[in-house]
Amino acid sequence: MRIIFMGTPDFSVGTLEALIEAGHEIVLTVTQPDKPKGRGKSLQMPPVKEAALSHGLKVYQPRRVREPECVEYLKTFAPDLIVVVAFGQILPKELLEIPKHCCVNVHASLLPKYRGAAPIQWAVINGETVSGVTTMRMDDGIDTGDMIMKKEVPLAPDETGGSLFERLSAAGALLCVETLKQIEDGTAVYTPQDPAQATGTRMIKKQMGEIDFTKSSLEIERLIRGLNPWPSAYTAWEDKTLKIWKASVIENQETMEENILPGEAGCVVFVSKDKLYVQTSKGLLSLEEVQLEGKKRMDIAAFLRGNCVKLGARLGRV
RNA sequence: CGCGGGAUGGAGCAGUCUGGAAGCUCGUCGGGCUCAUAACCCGAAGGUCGCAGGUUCAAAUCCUGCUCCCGCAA
Repeated sequence: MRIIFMGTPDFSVGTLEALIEAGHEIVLTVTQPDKPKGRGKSLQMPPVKEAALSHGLKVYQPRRVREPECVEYLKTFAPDLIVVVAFGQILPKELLEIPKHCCVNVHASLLPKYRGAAPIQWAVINGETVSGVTTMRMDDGIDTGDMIMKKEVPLAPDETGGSLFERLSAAGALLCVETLKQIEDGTAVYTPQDPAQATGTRMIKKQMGEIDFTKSSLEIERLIRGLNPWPSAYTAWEDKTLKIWKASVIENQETMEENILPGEAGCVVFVSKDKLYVQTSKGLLSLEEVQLEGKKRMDIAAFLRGNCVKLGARLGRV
């Protein structure tokens, strides 16, 4: 089929390549404009653009797809289908009506749960045991279209935002190819979403990574996993940012040594040469992999060798 | 030219301002102690101090250029 592909981050690349593999004709790739990124603010192309160029595909980077001239431009390609995967802009109704069949979206959750911007991280943060990907026929709401296919993906106990991202990306690519097959031979079934079950997600902001030790160890540990590798959970130590890459919940306080001093939330209550426990509102949190501002990430034993952390020291901004 | 931190035996750090013997906490190896140990004691190996120039009697340290890593910001 003649397909216009719209997507931006790594998550979309797998689907793009799967479509090419499946023999579809990608007549145009639409992605967000290059943006200044990284140190030095050099202009960097989105992953989808890189992939598209390496496959010799035509790339289009409108500042806003809402603009009429953009819609007109897309029309000239007369696509059978538009496939949208994590594109990052809301498509206007006129654009949704361009393709012969419809616009298909691959969403990284089991709709109607986790509609919106950051379903992957939120699934981890909320401690879901199962998530997945859903393909749907887009309508003018945000992730409200009729569902076509779903694929469940169980979450591992140590699942991180990054690991789930990869697995859902791969699952989404396969599902998308199958979905197109169904659309092509007319066997696709369109199931409306049950609005009563719908939940949305807030966008992830960097500031959300600041650890609040007055929450429970369990919640904090999930936050750390959900925000790994981006934007990462962090706290402060001696006025410097300390990212926490990995931590675990210590539940059985009775099994611990007697030299654990109960402290306020955020206080270091136990330090040995390879362990560091922090008090939370419920239970303790064992920091296992950290990164101090300007330093590489390292396991807690390495961190403790070079930094003298005292019992009772307080983490977080005061 | 967006702002900033960093590169020192295998790991993490100090030392750099105020040039003048390579240090700390660990790890590794050998030995000892112990019923025993990831504990303790004794000893040993292991470093072109990121790279290249320069200043100096003398540079990890001062000057110049470069490479790599990272935090912020977007």
